[in-house]
Amino acid sequence: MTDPYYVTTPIYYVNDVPHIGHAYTTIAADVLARFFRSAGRDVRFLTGTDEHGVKIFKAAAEKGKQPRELADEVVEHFRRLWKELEISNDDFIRTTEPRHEARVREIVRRLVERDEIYLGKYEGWYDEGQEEFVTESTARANDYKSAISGRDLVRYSEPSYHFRLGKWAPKLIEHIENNPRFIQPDARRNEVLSKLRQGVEDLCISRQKQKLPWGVQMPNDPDHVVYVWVDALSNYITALGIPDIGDEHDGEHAKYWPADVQLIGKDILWFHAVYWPCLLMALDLPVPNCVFAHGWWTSEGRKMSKSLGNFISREVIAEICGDYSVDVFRYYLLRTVAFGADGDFSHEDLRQRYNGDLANGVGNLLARTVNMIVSYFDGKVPEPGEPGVDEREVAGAAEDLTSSAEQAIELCRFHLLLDKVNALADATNRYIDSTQPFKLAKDPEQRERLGTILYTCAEAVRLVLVYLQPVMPATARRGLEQLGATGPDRPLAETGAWGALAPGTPVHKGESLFPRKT
RNA sequence: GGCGGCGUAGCUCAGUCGGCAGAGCAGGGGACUCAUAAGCCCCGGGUCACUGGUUCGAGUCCAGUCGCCGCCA
Repeated sequence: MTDPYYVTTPIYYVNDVPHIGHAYTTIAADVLARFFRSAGRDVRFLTGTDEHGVKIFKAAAEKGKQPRELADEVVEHFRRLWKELEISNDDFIRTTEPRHEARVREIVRRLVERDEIYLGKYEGWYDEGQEEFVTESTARANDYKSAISGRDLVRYSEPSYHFRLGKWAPKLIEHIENNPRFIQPDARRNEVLSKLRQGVEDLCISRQKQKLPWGVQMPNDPDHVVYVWVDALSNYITALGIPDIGDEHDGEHAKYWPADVQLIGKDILWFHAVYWPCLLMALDLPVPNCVFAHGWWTSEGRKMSKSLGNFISREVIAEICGDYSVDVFRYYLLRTVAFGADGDFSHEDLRQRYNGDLANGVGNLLARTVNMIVSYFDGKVPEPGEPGVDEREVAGAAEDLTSSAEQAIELCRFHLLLDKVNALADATNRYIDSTQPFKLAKDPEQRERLGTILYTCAEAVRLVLVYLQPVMPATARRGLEQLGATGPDRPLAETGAWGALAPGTPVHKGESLFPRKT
């Protein structure tokens, strides 16, 4: 009935503990999910964890644990962080879950059946000390020696299954050319296209079980285990109950596929922009509408590193959220840098952003508006008269926001939306200074005019808060409560339009939304 | 080495079809007071990296140079 909307984050590898990069992707996805929910779309938002692989197996062994045990522990760090950051995911998939593993086997089975997979030979570099495969580019970068032990890498060859990636490449190129939105931003799209045009080889999708003991066994060959690509990438559909395998999840959420947008970091673009769509084409499934690769964060001007002490871990995020709030952290990440570009996180920049945009801008506007309505209209939103020229600038800023918000979000232009939100708050602050309601209040003859002005202010702040809501859910709600504008959930088509605030609505002063930081 | 992108005010960046260089922040000054000493108003000659070209006119188009970055080899 309603229009489905499906957004995904990558599944995060449990070898790593969560940091700002994970938080960034997931917050962005959450904002998309919240926005489109409020717009009345039927939203599904998926995140999860990638739990197979040699690294996990070894890390667990070192700690004397079973891989699954280790994963169970690490996954909690992610779950807890998502909870702390107000992430509203509808599902959380782990690659070690039966619903996923069984579907991975089915996917492989289908690929074999369609002759999309054949037994070939894997050749590559292997680090014997680390018991890890090393890609050609990494090997070259390290002069064909182990990055850890310095020992020579060994040339390794073993039978393995290959996916006919090359066969699908021309079709993919065509698709990318015809669908500019498929890979975003454009610079990334160009990179993928030019690399594709240089030609691609088939993709090795299995490893021998003895080398990769922790993974999904190939259904057609007990000596082989599914390598990361098919295992991890397929989570986006297995979580929806695709394909059918005869369990209770079959087709459960199949209506959400294809995904509207799949958010990823730029480091995993190639896999998502090439391997994944080709696998889908081979399975005769539609490819996602958009794969959006965002940038990376540096911290205090330098690459994040634990030794430099600028690493933004889950603990540091918790500190920042404690100093400000979760919502402010979310706001900062999305406001400071255009989604897709790299950004730098700095405490000083955060403080300035906070004071400038939020405390002095939105927060102060709400405070002065509510205060005047309380003082001059007994705390009830006044009836507006006919708007005049003074109202034009505010109305224009509001129109600009309401008319472009959905498209900005659709294209993941979070900073643009926030920019327009701030522009409306700024226009309204200027409006108060130019119309001087606090002076008109002294003149009983100006009662109607005063009402128009304060209604205009209240309505403008309300819109500011409504459009801030997907990014700052809890804070926006507190602000809306002060305006008496909470009520039962109504679609954005109503709440997001000028005039939804009913005259007579009681307002009340509350705590500062954003107390100024010194 | 190949392909692509970028280089604009102290900082971060906008500049669509070529038509008198912009915003935010920071900094300086001012008038006010509803408000979180917040808000508002005023103050920006910056070789638009460099060189050459096309054009009546180039930040914008073309060629080259330098620097930075990305992808690939």
